[in-house]
Amino acid sequence: MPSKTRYDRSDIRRLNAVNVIDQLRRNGAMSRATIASRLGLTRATVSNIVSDLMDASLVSETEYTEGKVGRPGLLLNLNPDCGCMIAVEIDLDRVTVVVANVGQDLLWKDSVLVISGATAEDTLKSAALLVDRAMSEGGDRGLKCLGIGVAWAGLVNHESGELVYGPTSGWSHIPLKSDWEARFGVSVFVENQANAGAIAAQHLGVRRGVGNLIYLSVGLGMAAGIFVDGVLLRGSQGFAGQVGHTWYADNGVNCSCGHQGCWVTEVGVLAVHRRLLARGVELPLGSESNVEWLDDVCDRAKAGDRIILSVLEEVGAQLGRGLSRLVQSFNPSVVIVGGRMGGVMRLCEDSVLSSFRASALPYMQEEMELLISENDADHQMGCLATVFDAIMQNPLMGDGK
Amino acid sequence: MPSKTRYDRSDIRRLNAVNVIDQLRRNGAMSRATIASRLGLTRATVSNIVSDLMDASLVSETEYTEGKVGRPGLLLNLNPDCGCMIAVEIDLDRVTVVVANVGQDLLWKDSVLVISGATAEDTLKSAALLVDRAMSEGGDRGLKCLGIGVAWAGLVNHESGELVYGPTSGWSHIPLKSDWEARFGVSVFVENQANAGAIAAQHLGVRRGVGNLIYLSVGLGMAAGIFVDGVLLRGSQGFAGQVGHTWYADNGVNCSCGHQGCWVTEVGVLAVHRRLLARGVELPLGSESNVEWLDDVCDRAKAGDRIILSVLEEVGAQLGRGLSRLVQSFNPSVVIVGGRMGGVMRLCEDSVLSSFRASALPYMQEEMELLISENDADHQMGCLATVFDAIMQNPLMGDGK
DNA sequence: GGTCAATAGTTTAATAACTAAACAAACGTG
DNA sequence: CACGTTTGTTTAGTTATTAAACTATTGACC
Repeated sequence: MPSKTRYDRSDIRRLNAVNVIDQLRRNGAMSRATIASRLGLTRATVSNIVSDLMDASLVSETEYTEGKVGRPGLLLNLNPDCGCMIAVEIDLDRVTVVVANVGQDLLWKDSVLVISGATAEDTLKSAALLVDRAMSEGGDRGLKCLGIGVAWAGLVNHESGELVYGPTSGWSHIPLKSDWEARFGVSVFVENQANAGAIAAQHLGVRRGVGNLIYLSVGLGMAAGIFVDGVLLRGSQGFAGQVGHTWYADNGVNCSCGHQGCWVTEVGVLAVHRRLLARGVELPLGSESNVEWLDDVCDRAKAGDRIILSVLEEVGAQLGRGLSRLVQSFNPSVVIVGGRMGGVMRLCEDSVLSSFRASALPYMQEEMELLISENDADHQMGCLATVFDAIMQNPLMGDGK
Repeated sequence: MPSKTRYDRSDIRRLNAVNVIDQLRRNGAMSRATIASRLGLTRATVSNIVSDLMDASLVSETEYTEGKVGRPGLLLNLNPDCGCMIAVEIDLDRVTVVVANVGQDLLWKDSVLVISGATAEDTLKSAALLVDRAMSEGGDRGLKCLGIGVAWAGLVNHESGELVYGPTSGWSHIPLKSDWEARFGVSVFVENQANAGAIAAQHLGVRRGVGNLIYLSVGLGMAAGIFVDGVLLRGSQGFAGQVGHTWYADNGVNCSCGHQGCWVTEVGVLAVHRRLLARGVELPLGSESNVEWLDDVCDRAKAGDRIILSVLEEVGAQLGRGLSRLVQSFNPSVVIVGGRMGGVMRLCEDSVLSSFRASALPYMQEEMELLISENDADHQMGCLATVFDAIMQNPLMGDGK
């Protein structure tokens, strides 16, 4: 098995430190002894590592005696206030910025709408203004900014931190990471929107820690974030998971990517829009370029609008059938459907599920769960987790490379 | 990033030993100094590790002075004759067994045809007889058998070593690993057929060492073996890559898996068979259950048979379009089409390529290669590599767990 | 109240595997 | 023939681990 990395003593120390932090993040407060037994290390080793982590003020401790036999112990905790992190979600119709401390407590949040057809320059300019305010919000609380995480819709090169191409927005080659690192003076981590959702689900969601997980982000655009054995799948250029613009339907409608009958044109927000119009449902003017109307449609469906519900069921069936292809390729144990369409897809969950069940091989379904997430903040939480990960990859070395 | 493993001193030693062996396998003979600089270790460390590997007789050395300045060096080599390995490919219509030494030199090979509809029991019985002969062939050469690798078509559980379900053969829950380990007294590694092909391509093929690679095995059945960042993708149950039985065509024909319009029914051997019949091409009686006729068809196409060529082009176009879905999901740098259909697909390579080019996002294609392999022995070589890998995972500990 | 078991953290000595640096050997070059 | 180059070995020093002993505190039980 090709393991390209070089291993030496300091690597072991670093990996063990990362493992300790990971334990604390997953399980909350723990004693040194518990961590030691979980990781198969001696108590002495954990003590050693922890003392370094406390020097770096990443970890704090409190004494406890309650509910325990024997000597009072010292519970360890990640120090939530050793800094703050900023998440920026650049969606196709709005930009959202969030500030949180290392303990993932939300400190501030704001967003601006982006008008349809806005240039990348204009969009990034208003995003940067929001980030400016976010930085000072963090500073006001005495928290140093440790990094900025960006979730972006499209083909993102995580290494170089640029948007290579947005199949829906049409933008190409926007070098965000280098620009913003120069401007804000902190590390910037750019991630695909769906990847960010997957990271949130894997690190913080109800099924956290699951190694093989697919997060399908469905909105105006559509992509999947995929975890394989606990590692995010990127592929050779970092574009893995672009399942929205894969061929799906014969004689399909034209898609913004230039092809016809893409999966996203059959199950994305625009597919709902198109089918509603075809059924004679009235929608606001200019609604084909935003998703504001979706909330209204959602409410009407909840109120029992038969036409809307049947449209949703049609779309849900297409979603379920397409999901079976993903599942048979990746054999995950959890699939989560999220993004703007998460809320409406909840209304036709049965249709998604039954269509999926009918299309996939039975053995593949036995140990698999299909969930639909209504949580709007998935992508932003994923960005925070990205920054956190990057910092914690080198906990003893400073700012995470 | 969750790294579940526990790391300690002996892990470093083991990982470094694995890296040394990996270097030797990839690059052939090397000096200690070269290995050291490639791996970023000191010459002293490499010497230390190598001396252990030589004690275990896994590595041998020879002096060399030619073409070099300075002191004569000692070239290191994997010792090809420290044992032998057996590969067994259980295809839908025949069983092939191969014996090779650790240096991957072919020592012996034989195969038996399996009649259509044979039970798993009968098939395995004749396979076991071949393995018996293979064991004695290795023994005659003074080589201890280090392990048996099996490539099997269907949903294979690599851990337990059983065939959970064969969508094409219809077999289910066949516990091969435990049976054969008891019978033959050596480790048995069971792998999906496509995975074996992918392992062969990644370890031994023309693009060896490529981290993100897809090997699509097309024959009577169809599946993909997928490497992600140098690691074989298995998924939560080990069934990843079952792309053959994913929904592909509206109003498609019935498939052995119970669904309709699977990808394999449009591009597999049976798809060619069906389309040839529809065009009035004569085929031998009973040919729908074997692939013997394919060689003849291939020859006639090479001779310029227009009807056959146009059928192949139709099938190739379906192959190319489906491949674009795979590529956008995984973003690999190399895609290899292999298996029994490899040979015929070579004859319509242009059609596969142009259909693929037209369906995939341009940015995904830029740094990607699409190759078609005619090599019939891919799967068997992959089995050998599996055994080799397993042995070399614990080079200093004996027989690889 | 005394003893004991359980739990948690620290200290100590031993050990494994690394690095840095010096050393030794052999060869080609000018 | 001196010198630089390359390769492998030896030596001393460093680091992070383990094993085992030690300290400390509490609840349970007699």
